Amino acid sequence: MPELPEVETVVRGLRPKLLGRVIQACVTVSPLMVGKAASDFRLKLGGRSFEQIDRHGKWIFVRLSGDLTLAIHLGMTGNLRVEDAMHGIEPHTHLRLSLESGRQECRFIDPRRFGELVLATSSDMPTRFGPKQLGKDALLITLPELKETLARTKRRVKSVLLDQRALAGIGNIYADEILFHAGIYPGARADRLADEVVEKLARTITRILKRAINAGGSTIRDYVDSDGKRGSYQNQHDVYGRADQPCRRCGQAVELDQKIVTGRSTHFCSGCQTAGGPKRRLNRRSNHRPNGQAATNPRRNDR
DNA sequence: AGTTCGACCTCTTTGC
DNA sequence: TGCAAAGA
DNA sequence: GTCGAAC
Repeated sequence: MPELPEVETVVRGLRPKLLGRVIQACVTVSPLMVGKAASDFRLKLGGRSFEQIDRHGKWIFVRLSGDLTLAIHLGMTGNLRVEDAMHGIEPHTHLRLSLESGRQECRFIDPRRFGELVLATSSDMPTRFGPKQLGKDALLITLPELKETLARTKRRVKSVLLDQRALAGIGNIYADEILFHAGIYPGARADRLADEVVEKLARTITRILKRAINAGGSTIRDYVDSDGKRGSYQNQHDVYGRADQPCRRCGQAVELDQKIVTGRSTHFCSGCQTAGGPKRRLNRRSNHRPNGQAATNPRRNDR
């Protein structure tokens, strides 16, 4: 599940491998993946050079010479690599771009095919990736902008964090981790968060995402960067994937809930996270059970 | 306006 | 062990 | 992970 930190890690790995180099040809492109645009890929990619590689939210924008951008979304299982052309081709390789010498190629692999490959000219960009479709990048959004976005919706704060049109880059893992560190109950109404709580949230978004980038992202299952390396931020997760384990801050069992935001599993600590935001520096681990038996949590009702 | 649910895919894990 | 269903 | 239809 590549989210902003994983995508940023991929982009940083790709830059030194691709910038300045030339695409010899588009060797393979799967119509399963791009439909009728397959002919565009075959015809338009060859001969162009890599000028710039950017990221906005979970999207990667590969800027090529001659006003063409290859936009890539990794979906759930998408994966980009630059490897030796002799290297065996894995199943589900949907795009192969041979690089100048022909010794290496850039490959896009995506078993579930939830990813996206899009070719766009600068005039296509605003309609496909404009502010209407993609919110500010989560690492660049300002406090006033975040306040504004949260204030004008009655939605649950977690669903706003997940909304790529509100703010781009956060997915299920980082939404849960961020809300834990900000001390906010995921089901809290966005427009009811006090100013100081929103300020704390803004700082937390930045802090957690940066920490995760420094760790090379989180590898829960499949994710690997462009060098095939796994991330390590999963070792620093406090709630995601820690259901029933004691909260590292208060000792109470981390909860897993499917109702707060439907379709997404939500991990949180009801001892540390409230609809009103952080309580204060808590009585540390007061409820902690060192022997592992989970503290019972009084199931809280949303309000 | 906001939430729920199923769909889109394939591989892996789970459960009887 | 094996296969279907659930999960990611 | 993301979309759109239905409630």
